[in-house]
Amino acid sequence: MNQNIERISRILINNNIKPSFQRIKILEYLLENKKHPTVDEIYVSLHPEIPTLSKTTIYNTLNLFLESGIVRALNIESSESRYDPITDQHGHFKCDHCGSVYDFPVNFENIKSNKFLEGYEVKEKDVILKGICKHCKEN
Amino acid sequence: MNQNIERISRILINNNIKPSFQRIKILEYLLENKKHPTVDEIYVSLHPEIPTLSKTTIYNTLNLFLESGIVRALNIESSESRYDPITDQHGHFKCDHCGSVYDFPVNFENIKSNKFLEGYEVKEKDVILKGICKHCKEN
DNA sequence: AAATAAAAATGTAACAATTACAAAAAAAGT
DNA sequence: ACTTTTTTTGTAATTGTTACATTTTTATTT
Ligand SMILES: [Mn+2]
Ligand SMILES: [Mn+2]
Ligand SMILES: [Zn+2]
Ligand SMILES: [Zn+2]
Repeated sequence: MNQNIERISRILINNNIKPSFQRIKILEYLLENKKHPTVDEIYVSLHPEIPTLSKTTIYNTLNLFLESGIVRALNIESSESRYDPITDQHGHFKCDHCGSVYDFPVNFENIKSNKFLEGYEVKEKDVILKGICKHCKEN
Repeated sequence: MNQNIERISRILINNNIKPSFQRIKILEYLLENKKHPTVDEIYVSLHPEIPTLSKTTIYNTLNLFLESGIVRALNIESSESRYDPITDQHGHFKCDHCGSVYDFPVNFENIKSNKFLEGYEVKEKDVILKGICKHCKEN
């Protein structure tokens, strides 16, 4: 566990972010449960352990993480953002039934090598699918 | 112009939506300027011509259109939804500089035929790119 | 170690997109 | 013409997010 905190601290330091207790805990939460949580989900999960934690701190911290590129924001639903510590290219499947957000690999070359996109500078890519997940279909 | 209203009325009637003045105008706006507007952009554009128009009506109408599937909602930014009367599969490119949202064709077969998605029922698909558009790059 | 300065966390208020709800207006049916 | 139903409207409530001032923590200097 202490090893884990060491590892997470190093990620922050490498990105010029001072490894405060809250920042470590928030990044740890993202990395341990790769569930693409919302701010509220992070808050509800960490609050029992850190009763003084403020939602503003979560917002501040995530925005800080976004700027240095150690997390990605996902706009799957219009209502609220989700956060993903895996920044390598991949797609997302959101289950309408259980609410889970699954990762899946995507070959972006097919998408980028498109006549219509010649001359366009692509910085961000997102593939979002919605439907019913395998697990929910089996019940 | 009258022809146009006839055509739009028929779309609504075919989807069991009574073609009121407001509904016709909102759908007409979506179909004429294929700019993936936000609710506010629709409101600002139509308000001069229809001073009594209420934003609530625009929300009600778009939700009605969504239910019958004659428009699609896009969650490109987290802050607000955009609306698209073209429901055939295609991708979207949002320019960070000028704010335009461009359509481009996407081959979804590559994405769907994915081992990781076997057993998953896909109902909605979205491909969203962000960056700088050709037009802005040339300036 | 005490004092000072800088950075981070917190709580509250402000904001903005969206929905809920009730009243007014318009349309349809009798 | 009267009644009922549908649609539109305005206002208030809700909710995710940001702004801002204050408090707390951490780092630096004396
Ligand atoms: Mn992911
Ligand atoms: Mn489109
Ligand atoms: Zn599911
Ligand atoms: Zn542009």
